Amino acid sequence: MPLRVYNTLTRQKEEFQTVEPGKVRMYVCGPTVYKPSHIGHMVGPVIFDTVKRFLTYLGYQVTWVVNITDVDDKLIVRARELGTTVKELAERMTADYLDCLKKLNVTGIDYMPRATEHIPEMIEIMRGLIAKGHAYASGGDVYFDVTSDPDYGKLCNRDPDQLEAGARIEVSDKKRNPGDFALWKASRPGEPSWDSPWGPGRPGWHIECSAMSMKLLGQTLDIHGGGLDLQFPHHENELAQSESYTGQPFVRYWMHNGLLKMGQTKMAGSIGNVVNIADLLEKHSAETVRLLLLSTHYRSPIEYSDERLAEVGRSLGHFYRFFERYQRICGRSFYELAAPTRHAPFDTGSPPSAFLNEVSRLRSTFLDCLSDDFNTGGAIGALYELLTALNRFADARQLEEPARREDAVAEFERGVRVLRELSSLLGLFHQPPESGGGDALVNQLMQLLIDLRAEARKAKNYAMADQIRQRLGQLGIILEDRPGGTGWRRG
RNA sequence: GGCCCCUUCGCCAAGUGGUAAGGCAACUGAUUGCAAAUCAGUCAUACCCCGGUUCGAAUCCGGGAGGGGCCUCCA
Repeated sequence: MPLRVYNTLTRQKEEFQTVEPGKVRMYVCGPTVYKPSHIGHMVGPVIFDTVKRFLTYLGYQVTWVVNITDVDDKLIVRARELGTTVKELAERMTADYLDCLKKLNVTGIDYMPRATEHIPEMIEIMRGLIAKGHAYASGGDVYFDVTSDPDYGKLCNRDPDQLEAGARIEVSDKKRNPGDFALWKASRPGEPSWDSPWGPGRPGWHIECSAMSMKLLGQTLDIHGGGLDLQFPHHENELAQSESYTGQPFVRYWMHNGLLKMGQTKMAGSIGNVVNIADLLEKHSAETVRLLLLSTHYRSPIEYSDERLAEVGRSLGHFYRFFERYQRICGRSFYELAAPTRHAPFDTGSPPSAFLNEVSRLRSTFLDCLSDDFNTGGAIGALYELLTALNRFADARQLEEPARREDAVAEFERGVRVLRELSSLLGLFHQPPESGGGDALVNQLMQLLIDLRAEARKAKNYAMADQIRQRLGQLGIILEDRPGGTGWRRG
């Protein structure tokens, strides 16, 4: 099934065609680093990380850029509040952001350019825009003239004349039109500033993305992503200034992810209803968060709640228990299995077994879902079905019994490798969950209790055996009696 | 006021013209000394409402109701 991507510009799914065959240039708007990251900041990175994984799997060479906005009004205000410099604050919050990305297994970002390191490139673009009559200097500022671009508003269906009617636009007598936006802002005393042909100042919000994407990826991007809330004005303005400057199409596919909601309204720093990643990860694993973000289609909003996270955590438990089962059956850790990095047809063997046919079918379903505008929710459904099929096979062929057949184990192994392959595309299960077992002493003590209980059961002293299990239960430990002996886990 | 989008089982959620995936919860059975885990089965005659198009619609069109996003910084 060919890959299809929903394009905000055309409001429909389109077959994916890159500018240069085999290569994908992807740019996603990153954070303004003035506060610790909240979960909303992770929606885009997790989604586009998955997009990159899948594109790479399909054979594309993907270059992914996420910018860091390290100069801005909010940074200036916040640094002043904290009695520190913009630079120091930006560095600290960038480190926090990177840490969050790492925890959520977002590994695919190739470049993270800083706005402050690309001032000359921005100045170059502004010069060009002024020369072409698309921008003008005014009182130390530089503005983009929206009336100079007949296409202005095409991304969001905005008419510049109607913008005039909106009373919320900042009125400034430096602007020619109310919809004009600042490319460059003259700096006030005490603010970070850079020299420019128009005097000391700092960049406006939108120009950095044009400058950095152009520098690192060229004039036409294959994918430009970001939150739905960035469509206007940010992406509209980026689009206008970039195309006015280069005369080339700026982006082939605009992809916008839905926003995370707290109750009925979106989570946002400006509203103040944010949940920091650091706080969140004390209650729920990073993998739970990642799965939550991927379980809904990326264009839909996701409602954040503790209950929802707990629910996702419970469903993850099925996978974790299966991985332990796999370890028991095959004597190998699931996490150490190598996942194929490129797509290849699945060989069901000959004659194909019913089991491997089922595995193959589910693999196709999974891949078809991702090919249809990165439908991770549908793909995850197939992943659960695959899990059930694997457990069913292990049950039916009694793979945990000593008398099992080795050819059945080999067949099972092939099915498990598909689970490894597919879950890797979602960035799941790259390492064992944090709170699996215990330290060496705990393991020894648990073995002692399990042995004592086994003796009690052997002597048919079920009252004692059940008491041991029940009291462990009160400590949050669940015992599982299996064919090969008793195992335990934290509930 | 303008521009987008959404509404599917108790909850989450996939599905974009061919007769409703999956997860959580619940219930029943197999298994177990009893549990846990796993498996099996049950769980939406039905997709916000009303019209229309069609042999056929959750899926397309029109209208209505409810909810959300953007038009100001926001991932």
